[in-house]
Amino acid sequence: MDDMDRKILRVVQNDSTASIAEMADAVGLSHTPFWRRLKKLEAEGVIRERVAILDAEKLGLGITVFANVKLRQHDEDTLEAFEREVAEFPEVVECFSMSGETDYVVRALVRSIEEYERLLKRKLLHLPGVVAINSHFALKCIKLTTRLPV
Amino acid sequence: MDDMDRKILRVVQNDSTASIAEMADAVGLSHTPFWRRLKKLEAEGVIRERVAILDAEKLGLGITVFANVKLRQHDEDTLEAFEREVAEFPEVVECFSMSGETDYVVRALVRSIEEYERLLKRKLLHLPGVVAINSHFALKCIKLTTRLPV
DNA sequence: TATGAAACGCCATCCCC
DNA sequence: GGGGATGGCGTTTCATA
Repeated sequence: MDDMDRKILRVVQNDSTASIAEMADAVGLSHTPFWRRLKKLEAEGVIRERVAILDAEKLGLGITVFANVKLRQHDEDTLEAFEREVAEFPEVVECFSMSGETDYVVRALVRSIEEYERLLKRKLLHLPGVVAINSHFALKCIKLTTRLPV
Repeated sequence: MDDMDRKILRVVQNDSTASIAEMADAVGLSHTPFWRRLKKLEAEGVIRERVAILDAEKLGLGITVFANVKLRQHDEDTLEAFEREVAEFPEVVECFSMSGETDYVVRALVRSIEEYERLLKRKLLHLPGVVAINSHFALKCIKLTTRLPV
C-alpha cells in the first residue's frame, strides 16, 4: 500500500466507469501495472465492491430519519439478535452501535412520514430488547459520499 | 419508471461489474433493451454514479464519529457558509441538517481519537456559527450500505 | 415503438520482456 | 513497470413485429 496504490484508490472511488487505459494514465502508469495493482487491491479487499449509486429523491425516498435506539438489556444474545434483525430491513441503510446514551444509531430511508411511522411502530420498536427510540428527521442532505479520505 | 426499471436498478446497485449480458438475463431481458433502459436511467440521473467502495478499516480509518452540531445563529448566510465549508472536509462523509435540538448531524471517519480531537478542535468548532458539538463514537458498524430500497 | 440478431471496434486480460 | 496479442464484451445498426 504505497502512494501509487492510494492514487489508484482515489481514482476508482471517484468513478469506476473509466477504462483501465484512462485511469492508468490518470495516475501515470501504463495499463498493465495499473491493472495488476487494481486486481491486488480487489483481492486484498481494500476495494470491497463496485456499485451504482442511485438517487434517493428521484426514487421517491425523500425522507431520511435518524433513529436513536435504546435497549432494555445488554446481554450478548439480545445485542446479537437486534443487530441481525435490524440489518435486514431494506429501509435501514446505516446502523452503528454507539458509546454514550443511545445504544444504536440507525439511518433509514422512507417515502413518507406515514411510512416511517409504520416502520417505527410495527417493526423497529419490536426488535429484540428495544425499550425506546428517539427519531429525528433530516431537513436537508448537505453531504453524503462514498469517497473515503485516502 | 416501471417494474422492469426497478428490477434493473436493484441489479446495478448490487454489483456493477457484471456484464450487460449477465445483468440483462438476470432481469429477463435481452441485452439491447436492457442497455437502452440503463442509459435512460443514467441520463435521467436515477443512476447517479458508478464507484468503487473501499474498506475503511483496511485503510486505517477505524474510527467513526457522529458529531451533533449546534449553531449560534440561524440566518441564511451562516447556514450557507457552514454547509459549504463542512462539505469540504474529506473526513466528513455525511452531513444532514436536522429537525429538533441539534442543527446538523455529521459523520466523520478518522484514523484515531487524537486525529478526531484535532479535526474537532481545529476545524469543526471553528466553522461558521458553531456554538457546540456533541461527539459520539461508534463502537461497531452493524450495517452500512449504498443499496436503496427500490 | 419495443425487441431480437448481427457486426464492429475497443478494452480487459494474459504472456513475455 | 512496459509492450503486444487476443478473446470477449459493449455499442451500434439493421431487421422484425
